[in-house]
Amino acid sequence: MSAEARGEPMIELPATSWAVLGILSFDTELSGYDVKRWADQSLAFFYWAPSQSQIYTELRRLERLGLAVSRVEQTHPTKSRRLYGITPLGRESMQRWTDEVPAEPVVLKHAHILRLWAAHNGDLTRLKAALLGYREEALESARRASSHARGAQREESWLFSAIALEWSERFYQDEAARIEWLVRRLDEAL
Amino acid sequence: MSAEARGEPMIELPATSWAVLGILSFDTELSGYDVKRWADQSLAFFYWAPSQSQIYTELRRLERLGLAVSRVEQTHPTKSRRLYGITPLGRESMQRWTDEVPAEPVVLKHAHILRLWAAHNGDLTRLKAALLGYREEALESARRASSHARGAQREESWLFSAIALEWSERFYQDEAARIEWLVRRLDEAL
DNA sequence: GGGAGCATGTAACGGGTTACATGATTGG
DNA sequence: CCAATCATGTAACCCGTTACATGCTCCC
Repeated sequence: MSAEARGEPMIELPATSWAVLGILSFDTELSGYDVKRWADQSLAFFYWAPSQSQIYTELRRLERLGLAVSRVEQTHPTKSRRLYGITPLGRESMQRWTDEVPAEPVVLKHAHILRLWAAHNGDLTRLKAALLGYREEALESARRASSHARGAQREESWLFSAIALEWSERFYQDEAARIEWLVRRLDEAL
Repeated sequence: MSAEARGEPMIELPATSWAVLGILSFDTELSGYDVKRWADQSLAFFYWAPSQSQIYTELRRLERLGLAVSRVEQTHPTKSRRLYGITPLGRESMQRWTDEVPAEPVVLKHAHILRLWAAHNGDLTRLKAALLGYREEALESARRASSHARGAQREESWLFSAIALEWSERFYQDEAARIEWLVRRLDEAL
């Protein structure tokens, strides 16, 4: 009988904690520093670019709740690092979270569209230049997502991670295409 | 000579304050309650769904800084409301913000893709059902954005607001299309 | 009479950031 | 030797949310 069926209460945590635990669920033991790097190369494309200090805070919380354990590895006579791994409870909770907890609302904060929306207060030429700059950034993100997706494809256990990155590649390509549409739309409106 | 050319320092505020001031920059005097409604029908699609309490806080701050002024309107013998309007300083600052302050990074927190990314911990059938539900929500958002865009097109001064809403319509349509792609991709991967 | 909408506000909380601080190792 | 990278942590801050509180008017 599953924990859900047994009616056990769900551990309540913000989605970002689950995101960090999710990184640990890919089986390898990781230091806080490692987690930050993984997050920047996957999570950041579709969810979150966590700050370094936040990661260490989350890891300590996960350990306090028994969802992760840590041990200290002596990398050098004078230097060590703390490695975190997921526990069985952590794995079970992670599964329950993905299955049972309805997805939080999608958050989009698009500072460029915000400026467009208020464009009657400003200079259209500058706005268009900024939009085209953003288009380049988006294309660059698409390329980076694509390259990380190819990397993830090599490991079987990273299948869904790879698909999420493929989704991200498409997201940023679509984002660039919408900017192109937008610039044309602005030209035709004036 | 412009304030920028005069080298005057830019008033520093979080983007959300400018968003609220932006609502006031469409010329009409608005109550906090009104601002909330406008925000839900435009800002919310591409930037922010502010909480009611936050709006009142922002309005008081904008007035304290001289970017907005308020007056009390007696709507009934026993009832009144406070109407806020933008000041010349507010208008000038708004323009400087749109022109001079580089756009903040775009924030995307996609809880559905987060769950997909960690899907090796859970039940694919449930995930797909949730994705299809989200697809419906996205299409509904697209329809709402479209309808608000048509509304905005009627007023000449809302041109950019209307274009931002057209962008939003496309964003949510693309979002739905990406979900369709994603579900096919998941089927083919298994 | 009662519920929906109008209208405003306070208090507690917490999530997450920036800035600061420290120090070791590695490679050019 | 110096810069980049590895590695971890604390403290201050604030943005924004939720929850709570209040009371009116309009309409069925």
